[in-house]
Amino acid sequence: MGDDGRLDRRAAVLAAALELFERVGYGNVAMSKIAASAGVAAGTIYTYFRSKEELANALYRECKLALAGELLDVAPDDGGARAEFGRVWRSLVTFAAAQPAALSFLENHRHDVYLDDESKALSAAIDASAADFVRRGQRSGEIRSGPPEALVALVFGSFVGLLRAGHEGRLSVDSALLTELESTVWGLLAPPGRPHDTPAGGGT
Amino acid sequence: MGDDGRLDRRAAVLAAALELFERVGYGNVAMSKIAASAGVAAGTIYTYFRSKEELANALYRECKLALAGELLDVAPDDGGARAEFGRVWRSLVTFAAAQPAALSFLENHRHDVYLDDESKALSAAIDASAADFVRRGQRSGEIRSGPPEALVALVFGSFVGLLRAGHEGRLSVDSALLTELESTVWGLLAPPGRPHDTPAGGGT
DNA sequence: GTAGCCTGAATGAACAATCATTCGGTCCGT
DNA sequence: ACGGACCGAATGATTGTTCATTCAGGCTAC
Repeated sequence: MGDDGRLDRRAAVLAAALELFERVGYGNVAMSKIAASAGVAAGTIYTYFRSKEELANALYRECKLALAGELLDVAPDDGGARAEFGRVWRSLVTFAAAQPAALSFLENHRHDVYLDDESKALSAAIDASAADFVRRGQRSGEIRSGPPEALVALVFGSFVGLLRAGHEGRLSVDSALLTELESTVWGLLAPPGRPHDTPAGGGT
Repeated sequence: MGDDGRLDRRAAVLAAALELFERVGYGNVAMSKIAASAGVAAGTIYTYFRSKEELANALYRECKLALAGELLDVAPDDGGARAEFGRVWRSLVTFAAAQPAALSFLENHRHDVYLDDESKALSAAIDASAADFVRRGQRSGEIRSGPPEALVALVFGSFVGLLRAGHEGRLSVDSALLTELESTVWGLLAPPGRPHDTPAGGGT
């Protein structure tokens, strides 16, 4: 039986590392456990990654890029900030359903210990584009005033808060609930003092 | 002076553990580092804590109780949900300014690895009382409908998101900014479709 | 076709460093 | 002079990483 699978050993290691890092955190995971979970020998990991630190950085960037890729699928500018926010939120919900471990790894852990400059730069670039979305909306009057980074933190923070509540069993979180809450969270961005309603774009 | 020096060695260990756990995480902190940072010998820690795990649990509960104590200072029911939310939010801001490490330790790390049943029960009790606040507001029509735990997660998540943004240097977060954003976050709880304004209590 | 070589991925025992924890001994308040 | 707080070197387990070795399969020479 011809076994396909040339260099997806690297992918197996990354997948095992994601599962373990997400569950118990970088510092509590031994390389030998990652190797065992990936079905390879301990030394094999070092064929693909120079060190545990580099493995963690590769994983971090892979997850960040996957999330960023999902978000960049939204058409840049179309029907205004309200509609664009709707698409962004839907992307988040989709990603949370498709790759929950990646999101939880990114948002439920502190990465300072191992993050290198390249990873930090990637993270900063993504944050900057999120802040830019808010700035555009502010210029057109569709988004309230205030530090764009603060508004981004509010919105993304509430999304992560929902996921964490689901993760810790405090709340049953599914795509339906998240979709329902979209307009509630939009209230964080909408200019105050006037009612805001459903997004422009209809259903699929 | 009287009997100081007795059990504030325990406090010194807890303080050192908080600082280190918060900065790099449980798994990346050696007991010897905690001891050195607290100014005691390695073995001394075991006079006060049976193990590293128990030390972490004691610290976790201390932080949770400090936060809960701050929040319980708000008078239970006075001028309605809007005013009570204002006091809760102010408590959060106060606590974040007074004990930033405690809040960061609680909210920026995954504690599953070491949390025991008592710690989990304490956490659940605090969450339940937060959900109850929302339920009361829903009954009186001052808070929008929806799963109370979800609304709590949205509000607390956005608060934590702000702190994290400040912590990671994406944003300069001070008490003034947090206070400014109070009414924005209240928008997550206020019933939709009508404008909501400033809290009852005046002041500066 | 096939024997023989060659490359480099894969292995897992071995290694030094570090870990959490222990314990015999010192010190001090009473 | 007694008991417990305190120390810090000792202990054995575990850590991240290395390296001599194995082995599969593609290449060349004939």
